[in-house]
Amino acid sequence: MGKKENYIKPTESELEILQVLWNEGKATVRKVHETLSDVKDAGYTTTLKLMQIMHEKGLVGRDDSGKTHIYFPLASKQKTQQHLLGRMMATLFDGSPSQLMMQALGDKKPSKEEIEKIEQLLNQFK
Amino acid sequence: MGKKENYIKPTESELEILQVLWNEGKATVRKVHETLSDVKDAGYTTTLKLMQIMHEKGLVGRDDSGKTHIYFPLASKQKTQQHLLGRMMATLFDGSPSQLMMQALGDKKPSKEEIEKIEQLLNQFK
DNA sequence: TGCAATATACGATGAAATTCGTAATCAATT
DNA sequence: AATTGATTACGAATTTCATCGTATATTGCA
Repeated sequence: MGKKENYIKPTESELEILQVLWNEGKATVRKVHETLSDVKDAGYTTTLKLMQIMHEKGLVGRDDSGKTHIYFPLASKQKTQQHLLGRMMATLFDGSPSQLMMQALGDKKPSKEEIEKIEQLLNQFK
Repeated sequence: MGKKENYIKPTESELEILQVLWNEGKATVRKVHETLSDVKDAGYTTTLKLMQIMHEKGLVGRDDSGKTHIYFPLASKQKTQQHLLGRMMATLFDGSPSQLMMQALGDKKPSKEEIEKIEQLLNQFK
């Protein structure tokens, strides 16, 4: 049996859109577009097209009973994080969480809360 | 003054090649290609072309004094890790190292050594 | 009803990434 | 020197992504 690989990897732009949907829960194209327009400079129909493609791919669902379609994420934030980070850890960090952590913390000092949370996390593994 | 952005983001395929070069230090196209062929299925000239492009971009250097060119990484592993992980942490993990760590450790239990290394790392921040 | 505003659908374009076929070059050995 | 084998160079085809213009449809309201 070969590995089943039915995970659909979102592109950069698709990730930006998923961000918004994860935050909002659900949103119209216009809402997504306006939220994104703070940080990105693309036409309305560009965002529309992307979301339509994401719908075809199964990354998002939509309620198109009304005139204005309402989109919501199908790809879960957790699963997406896991896949992308997992892949990066494998290819770029030799599969080693500590190497990953080293770079994640990097030069910037993490907050006291962050440190505590990570320690709690570590304690679960003992 | 705007930010200087002279970082060149390697593509997926380019990262695979950089992996090999980081491991080997330096290597011929054939060596890279054969190492990669375990995990990837592309023709020799494909790898060659990619490495030539990487050379143009400045991602790798090469010694072409002999007939067979010898390539070596110019992009440092550390810097590359930092850039790519930093971007991912910002866009996908709300900039939070602990969220990142949560997924990195995920369901699979890290080894005792890994845990200790991370703890040491944390201690440096206190 | 018909006009204005707002949506979606569709197709086309352009750029970047990936792939590979073929030609040209070089080296070693007969 | 001529053949063989391995290499690089070059160009082109293909795919994927991102972008947007235009057409079409729907809604609300004058």
